Amino acid sequence: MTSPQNWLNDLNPQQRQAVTAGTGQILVLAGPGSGKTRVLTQRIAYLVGGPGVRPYNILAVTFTNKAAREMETRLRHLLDEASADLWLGTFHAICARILRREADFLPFKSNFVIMDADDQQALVKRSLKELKLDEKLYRPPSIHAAISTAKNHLVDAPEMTVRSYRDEVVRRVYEQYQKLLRNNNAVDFDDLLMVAVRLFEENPAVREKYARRFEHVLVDEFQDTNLAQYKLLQQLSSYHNNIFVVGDEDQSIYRWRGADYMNVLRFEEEHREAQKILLEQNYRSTQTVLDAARAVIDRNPNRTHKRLFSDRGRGERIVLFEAADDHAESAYVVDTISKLINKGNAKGADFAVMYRTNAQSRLLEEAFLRAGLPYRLVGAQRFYGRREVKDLIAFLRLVQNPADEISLQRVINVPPRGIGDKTLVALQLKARQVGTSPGAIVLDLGLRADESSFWNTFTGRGAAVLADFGAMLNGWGKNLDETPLPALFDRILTELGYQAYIQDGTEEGEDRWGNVQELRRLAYEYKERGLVVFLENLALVSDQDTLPEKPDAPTLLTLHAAKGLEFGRVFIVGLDEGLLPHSRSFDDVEEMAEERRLFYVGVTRAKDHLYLVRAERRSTYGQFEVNEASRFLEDLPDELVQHEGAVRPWKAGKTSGESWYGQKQQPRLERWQSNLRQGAGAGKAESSANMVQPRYRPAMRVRHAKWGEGMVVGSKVVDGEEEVDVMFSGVGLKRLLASLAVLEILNG
DNA sequence: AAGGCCCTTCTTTTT
DNA sequence: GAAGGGCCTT
Repeated sequence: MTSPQNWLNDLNPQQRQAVTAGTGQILVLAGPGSGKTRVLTQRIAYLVGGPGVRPYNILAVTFTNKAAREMETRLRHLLDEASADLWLGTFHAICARILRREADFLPFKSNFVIMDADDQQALVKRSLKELKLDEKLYRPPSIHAAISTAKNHLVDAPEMTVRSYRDEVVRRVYEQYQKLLRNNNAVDFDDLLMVAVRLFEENPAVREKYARRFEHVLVDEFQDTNLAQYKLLQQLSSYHNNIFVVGDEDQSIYRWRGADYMNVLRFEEEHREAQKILLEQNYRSTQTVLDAARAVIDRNPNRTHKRLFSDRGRGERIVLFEAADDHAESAYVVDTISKLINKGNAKGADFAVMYRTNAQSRLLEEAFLRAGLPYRLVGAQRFYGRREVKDLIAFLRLVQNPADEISLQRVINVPPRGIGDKTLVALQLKARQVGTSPGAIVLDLGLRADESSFWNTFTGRGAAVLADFGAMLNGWGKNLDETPLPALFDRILTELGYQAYIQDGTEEGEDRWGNVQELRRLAYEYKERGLVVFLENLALVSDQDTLPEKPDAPTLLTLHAAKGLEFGRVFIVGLDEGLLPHSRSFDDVEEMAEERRLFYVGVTRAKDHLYLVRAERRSTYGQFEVNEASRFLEDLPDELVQHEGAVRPWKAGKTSGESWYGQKQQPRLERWQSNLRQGAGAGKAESSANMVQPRYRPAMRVRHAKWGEGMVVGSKVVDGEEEVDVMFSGVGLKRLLASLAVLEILNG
């Protein structure tokens, strides 16, 4: 172990103060690049090496697997094998661990599975179906979001406040959704946190067991905690009251997931005697980058002002490039990168390209491919989202937990074995009737074939095919504890004939088989730890954690994924109103403040050189739209910015309060809307005199030959064609092309 | 039962 | 511009 004294000397006074702070509550507000992770890990090393705290009595919580891994690596250097006893992990992983240990107190078994985002969606759909609610009216993503929000706020279905019929629907779906989860011996992401908090609330003895153990609790990215997480930390530190939290309000970007940076203020409020330490020295960026970042973030309220400084000097000015359209935007990025690489001024790994939405990566990828330049894409390509990967995970999940209906439904007919809708419905119905899971019926059929009491439930070949499937499943589940995971994996592949099914001679088939092998490699890494741990990690590891191994290539990633990283040269693309800030944030000041923080996070990733890029026009779903420059660009001090290839002289002749086109600025929202209006008709319609005028107006009554009478609810011209939305009584909403449909206008 | 075609919808961000 | 769902055909 390195002697503490040695590395303490390498810390600045504030860092040292944080690392060596005494017991009690400590709040470290750490600006970007201020050595936050270093402080956190060295604090742990200090606690062990100085006051002699046993690693066993320390809990360190992070938000992402990436952060947990990084801390783990650093700690291994500082503490060697002593670090093994330490509890270090993401909130979700730590909760899963607690719930498995304490399953006796809980309404599910310790081999529960964790439902991922897709599963959760499927469960919501199923709940809606069982309650006979219309998916069109109650969009599953939106219902799920409401349920998730409730859980993040520790609100159960019965405790929900119901102010509208919709609230009532959400409450009922929530109830059904929970029932399904429990029937499936499953939890979702949000349950992991909420159930843990409830467990501790209802069983003080259990809480105390953990609280006594954890003499010191340390938390990373504290600004991103939601209520459940805040509460959990309170509970876990309730015995020794030593809690050390590190965070930065300015980098809180997960509001939509329930995160509340006000927890930082709340922490101060609840712990008046807490020590507060500010880390303001930045070791990452040039002063130019920091000044720009500050100009952007200082416009947000409710924050501790920090004065970030760097001794790296002013550095290069920020480049602002305005492209004519989104293709030109991507081309500019790739051209600039390849020029710098070819000149020998930089290497691929120095670069990152950041964007607001995953959809923006497509054009960039195409541009990189065209230029023959390798790149690394974080997330989005979704290894774990691939069909073959999900299939095999579903089989493994079924082996662990035959009650998992979502997985059963997914693979019961994979590869096709003649089980269709009819058989499936009969199976589910029977399961409900006898109060068991469909999986249990399949297993019973597999075990006893025509001796099974379920044999006669199914017509035709149904029972036999299900029995075959059940027999396979039985075989896989036998002697599970003695079967090494890779062996189980191979057995499943063989008995399914999965390779032949996947490798169909096409290139895509090869690709898919490659993914299967990749998953097998991963399973091999878990051969010591076993199936349960493997599946848990699959559920809790995101695509964001899978960075393709392509050394020395530029990285493409969302601004969210960029948090915690740094790059020599950073491109932020899509700096347009509507994209960054995203249009969804226009009518909510808190959302808008978060967009600003997101931009701030992006800016502060840059060590040496920042490129801000936007496009006058871009195609957001198929159609071109004209966008205005992001409002955030206007906050950048002119002297920090150098314009390149502008479409028009940006901010030219700008005097205060006026924009570059020399008019008094309209309020933002109006500008956005008028943009939309102009954008929609721009191009063919605006320039030509014979612009198509809608014939139908809302509230008109019309008659259709097939659907009878209805009322026009909307009409718009798309590509010179009028599209009319008509609500027909008894039929519902229909969209018709005015030029084709025979619509009789009954009144105008 | 399965596969193909057309239509719709959508996009924020993720443990 | 993609992906999923519904509806059609075989």
